[in-house]
Amino acid sequence: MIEDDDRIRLALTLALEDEGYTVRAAATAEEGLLGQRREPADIVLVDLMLPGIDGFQCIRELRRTDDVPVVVISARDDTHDIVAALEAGADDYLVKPVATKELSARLRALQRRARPPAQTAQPDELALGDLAVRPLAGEVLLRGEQLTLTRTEFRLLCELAEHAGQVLSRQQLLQRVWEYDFGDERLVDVHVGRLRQKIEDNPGTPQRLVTVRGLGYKMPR
Amino acid sequence: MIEDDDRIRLALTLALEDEGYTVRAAATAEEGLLGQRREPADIVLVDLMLPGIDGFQCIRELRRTDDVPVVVISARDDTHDIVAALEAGADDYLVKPVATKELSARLRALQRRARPPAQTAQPDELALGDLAVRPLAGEVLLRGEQLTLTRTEFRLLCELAEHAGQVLSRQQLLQRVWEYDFGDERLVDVHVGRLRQKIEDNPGTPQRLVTVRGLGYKMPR
DNA sequence: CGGATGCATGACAGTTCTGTGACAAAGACC
DNA sequence: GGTCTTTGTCACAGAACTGTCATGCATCCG
Repeated sequence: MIEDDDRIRLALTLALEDEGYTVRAAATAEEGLLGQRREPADIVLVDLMLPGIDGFQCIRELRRTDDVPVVVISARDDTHDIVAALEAGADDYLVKPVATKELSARLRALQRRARPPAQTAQPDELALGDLAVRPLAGEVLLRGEQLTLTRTEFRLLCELAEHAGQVLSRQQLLQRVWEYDFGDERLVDVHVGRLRQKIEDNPGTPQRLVTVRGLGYKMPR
Repeated sequence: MIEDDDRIRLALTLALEDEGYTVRAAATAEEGLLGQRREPADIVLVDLMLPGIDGFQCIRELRRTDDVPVVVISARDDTHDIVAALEAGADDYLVKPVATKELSARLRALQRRARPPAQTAQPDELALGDLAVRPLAGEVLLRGEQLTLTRTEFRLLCELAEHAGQVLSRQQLLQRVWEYDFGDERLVDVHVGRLRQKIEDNPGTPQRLVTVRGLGYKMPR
C-alpha cells in the first residue's frame, strides 16, 4: 500500500489485516516502488495524491515492469481522474472513504482474474497401486484391465480414491455419494461389499478398500 | 449488455457504440445467457434487478462455463449488493448513473486484464481410430468413406468426439447439442441409437459410441 | 465367558435404466 | 401442392441396479 496520510494508512492496514491480508505499507511512491521491486506483492494499493512522484506516475512506473494488479484509492471522485488512473494502468479505482468489505471483495475479484488459470480441474486419473480411477472417463482399470462398475459403486470408489489415506465415515459417504442427509448406514456396507467383489483379488481379506472398525472405510495410499 | 429498462439500454448502447464498441443488448437474463452461449461477447454488462433470473444468478450462471469479464451496472449502491455481486463472480461494479467515459475506461482496464481468449480453436479433424470427424468441413469419414449424417447426429457426434475419452451425461449433451436446459433425456438415447446405426459396424454391440450406464455416453479414445 | 456391538454377505422384490420400433409434426425440396 | 427427411414423443420389454432384511461371524467389553 502506498499512502501518505498516516491515519488512513494505519486504518486501511488494520482493516485489511483483519480480512486476512498481509500488508506492507509505504508513505511515498519512491519507497513503495522500491519495496515492490525488492519483494513483489500480489496487489498494489495506491493513493493518487502523493508527495514527490504522484500516483499516476507511480502506476506507470509499476506497469513498466510489473503486471501486478493495481487499485487506486483516492479522495478525488472526478471522472477525469478515474479515467486517467485507469488509462495509466490501474485495474480499479475506489473513492475514499472506502468500505472495507467492498475493498476486500474487489481485491478478491482482482486476484481471481490475475491468478494463472485456476487449478480446480481434478486430475484425469487417480492411481492407487495397480488400480487406476478415471473420474472423467468413467472408467476404472485394475492392472490395466477395465472393470464394469455400477454408478453407485463408481461414485463410491471415486470418493474413497479421492481421499485415499483418509478414513471416511459412513455418514460422510452417504452425504457425498448418495446425497442423503440421513439414512441407513448399512447401505454403505452393502455397496462396499459389492465394490470389493470387483476390485479386490481376495474379497475376504480386503487390501485396497479396508474397514476401519468403528470409524468407516478407507483406501490405503 | 443485459438491462431491462428500455431507455437505459438504449442510452448505454448508443454511448458505448460512440466509444467504438459493438453492443448486443438483451432485456432479460435468459435472453442474454442464450446469446452469450451462441456467440460469446468479450465483456458482459449486467443489471442487477432483472425480471425472471436476477443479476446475481445470471452472473453465477455465466461463471459456470465462461471466463468472460462481467461488469455490473446497478442503481443500488449498497455495499452489501456490491460485495455480493463481486463474490458471485463479477469483475467490476458501477453505480448508476454511470459516466460513459469512466465505463469505457473500466472496460478497457478489464480487457487488458482478461486472459487471452482461450485456445478453443478446434483442429480441422478429430480422429478416432478409423473414424474421422471434421467439424468445420461438416464431414464424417468412416474408413475413408463419407457418411451422411443429419444435423443433429453430426452435432452430437462432434460433441462426443471433441471430448473423446470423457463421459458426457445426457444433461450435458442436451445442453450442448440441443441447447435445452431441461428436457427429456430419452431424446438423447434415440439420437444415439440413430447415430450408431450409421457409425457402428455392429450397432448391437457398440464399439465407437459406448454407453456408460448411469453416467451417459462416451467415445473411447 | 456371556452379551453386545459392528461388520459381511446372500437373497429378493421393486425400481430404474436403456434400446428400439412406431408415429405424428415440422421442415426441406422440387 | 406433394413427397421425402428429419425430429421429438411415447410405450414397452428386458436388463441392470438398488435398498432392505435376515443371518452369521468377528471383535470388543465388563
